[in-house]
Amino acid sequence: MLKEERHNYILNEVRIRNRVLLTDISKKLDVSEDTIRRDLNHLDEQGKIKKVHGGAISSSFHLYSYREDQIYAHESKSVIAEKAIKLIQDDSVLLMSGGTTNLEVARLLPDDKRITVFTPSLPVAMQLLVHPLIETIFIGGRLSKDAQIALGGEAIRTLSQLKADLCFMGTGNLELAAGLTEFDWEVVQLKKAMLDSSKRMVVLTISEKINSSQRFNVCPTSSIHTLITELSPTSEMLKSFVEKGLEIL
Amino acid sequence: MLKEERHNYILNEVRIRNRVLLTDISKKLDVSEDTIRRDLNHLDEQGKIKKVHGGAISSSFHLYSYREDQIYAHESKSVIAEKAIKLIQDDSVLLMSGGTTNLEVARLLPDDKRITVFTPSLPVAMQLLVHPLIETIFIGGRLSKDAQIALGGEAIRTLSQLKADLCFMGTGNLELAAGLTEFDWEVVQLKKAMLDSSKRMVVLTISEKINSSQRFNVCPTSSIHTLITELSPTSEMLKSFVEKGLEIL
DNA sequence: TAAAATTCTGTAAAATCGTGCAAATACGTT
DNA sequence: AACGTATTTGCACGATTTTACAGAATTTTA
Repeated sequence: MLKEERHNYILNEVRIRNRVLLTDISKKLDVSEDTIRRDLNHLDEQGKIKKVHGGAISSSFHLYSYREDQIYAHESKSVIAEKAIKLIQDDSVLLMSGGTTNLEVARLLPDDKRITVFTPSLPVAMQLLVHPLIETIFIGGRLSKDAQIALGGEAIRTLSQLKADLCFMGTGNLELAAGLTEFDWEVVQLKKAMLDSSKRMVVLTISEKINSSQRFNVCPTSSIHTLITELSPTSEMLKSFVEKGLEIL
Repeated sequence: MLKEERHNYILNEVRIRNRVLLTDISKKLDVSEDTIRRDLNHLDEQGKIKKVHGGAISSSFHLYSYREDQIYAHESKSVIAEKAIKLIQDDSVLLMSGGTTNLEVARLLPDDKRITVFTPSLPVAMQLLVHPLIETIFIGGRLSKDAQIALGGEAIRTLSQLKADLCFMGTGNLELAAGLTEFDWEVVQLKKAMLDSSKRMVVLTISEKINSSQRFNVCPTSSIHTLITELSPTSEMLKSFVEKGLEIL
């Protein structure tokens, strides 16, 4: 394994998780801890990461900050991402929202898939650029500091010109009766536009976010074609959604 | 086996796998490691790949990456960024291109400045989000893997609706007679549009990039209002630009 | 404060690199 | 065909880089 590969791997991990443990990387990449330590120090000198005792953390931004309870969630998101990726056909047009689950999708996309992806999410776009065959189009607009996505009229106008084959919608709030909801009014507008701009709406969410709702409504449950969670489709929790006619993966 | 065949094979491997090992190619193509080494060095000089110890990786990975010769350059870029930031007035609208110098500007911007910034650069936008009072608007479009900026008609259309107070244009190529030039045709189009969308054009470049030119022309030297380098305005090297009527900082 | 984990420093082995050189090959000219 | 020139390739050898290991020093944790 090349040194630069390790560096890329580490930077990627830091970008996604906002932290890495030295021992974890050492085990994962099967090289000595000394080597990883040298790597981390090297990347720190370049200002790419911040070396701390026992590992490293992101040096710049803190949206996807680390919390104990999110470590477990990350595993689930990988499972969801794997399922989602299977839906993508070659030469199709994909629309991806923001959020950590979609970021995981972007990270895990195979390098030999040739697709076009539209996204208003800065981290997702950044991640997509890594893949050689993927054409990435950023949906511009005023950037939200919190979500690191483009919002507002400009973004919605761009979306109105588009009809994607597939839309991967990451969300924190899905409930049977209320449907898809959001806290932020502007995000609601954007997500509505995304819904209108795609033939098939796929919602990606971890099970713990199901059955919670926010104050503004994006769309009813019936507007969603497919729901992907880390659970098995036969899970008790998802029963009511199956009855509503949703495809569960 | 022809040299060109090897080169094509290597480029393809890098494109698909994002990396190659020198020993692997040597064995696979049944030529000596020295020959492959020469091939890799050659392709690196052309900027097609990035040669590293033990093999090579995709060059697009490493736009904003560390190189021996860029360590010194980074100091200069900080100096340039500091000078540029002094030009920014509160409540003004700024347009920033991509490149490492602008990234440095974005990094060093004071947190108490309240401005609006338009940019087509992913890394610059990412960095701007860190500052609480800065409103960032991303100029969307098809993303270039190399430069990590939005290009194409969509980006240019957005720019046409805009008139910024100030434009910070990072460049690698400035020459007295040829003016501002670029290697990539699409980048030229974008930079032309940026020029048209701003009242004052400020070019940021380190002195070592002055007096080099590429094949396509963005604008003549006379279209540039201000030039910022790490050198003193009285420097011998900049004399001819002063005579052309440029403000030097 | 003591134990555990992590870091730092030096070292040695292995892998990789750069350079000079000579043989082989291709190319153009007479 | 014969010749001179340029390019390409493989090999040798010293220099450099990378890596793992060991032991002392430091930081963290309980």
